[in-house]
Amino acid sequence: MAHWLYKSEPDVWSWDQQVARGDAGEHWNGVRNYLARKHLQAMKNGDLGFFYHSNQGKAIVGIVEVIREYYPDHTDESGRFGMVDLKAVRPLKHPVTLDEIKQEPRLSDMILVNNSRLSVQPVTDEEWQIVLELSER
DNA sequence: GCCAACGTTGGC
DNA sequence: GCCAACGTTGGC
Repeated sequence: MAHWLYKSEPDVWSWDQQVARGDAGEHWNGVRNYLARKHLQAMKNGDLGFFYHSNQGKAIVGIVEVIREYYPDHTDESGRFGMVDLKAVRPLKHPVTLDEIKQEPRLSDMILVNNSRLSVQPVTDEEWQIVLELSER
């Protein structure tokens, strides 16, 4: 199973709002970047991902699951971009902050550290496990 | 609020 | 098809 990381400004869409949708989930729209689109297209139902708060918080706060695979984003007038549906699975016991990730040498290759502007990112199995470890401290 | 980094657009 | 200009993102 592949792992992902989704960035959201909590002002626009927060973890609490995602949780409030329950098992019905919510579509992850608004992606207008081809690399991010490529990742969305690669997602499979059941794939898990981290939910990251950018700007405010700057931390991974929860885990989400893909519940609907790539389909057109009707808010995109150009018709070029699509989206997936995500539901909240569980919050992390402790949020893992960007600072903590930067201080962990084993996470120095995370895209979050090296290309902070990409809004949908793949996460390796190893990175996934390390972040989970950090969240259990 | 600033600004560096980066992706996209559009003129040539 | 190149590349300058521009807009956006997101950390600080």
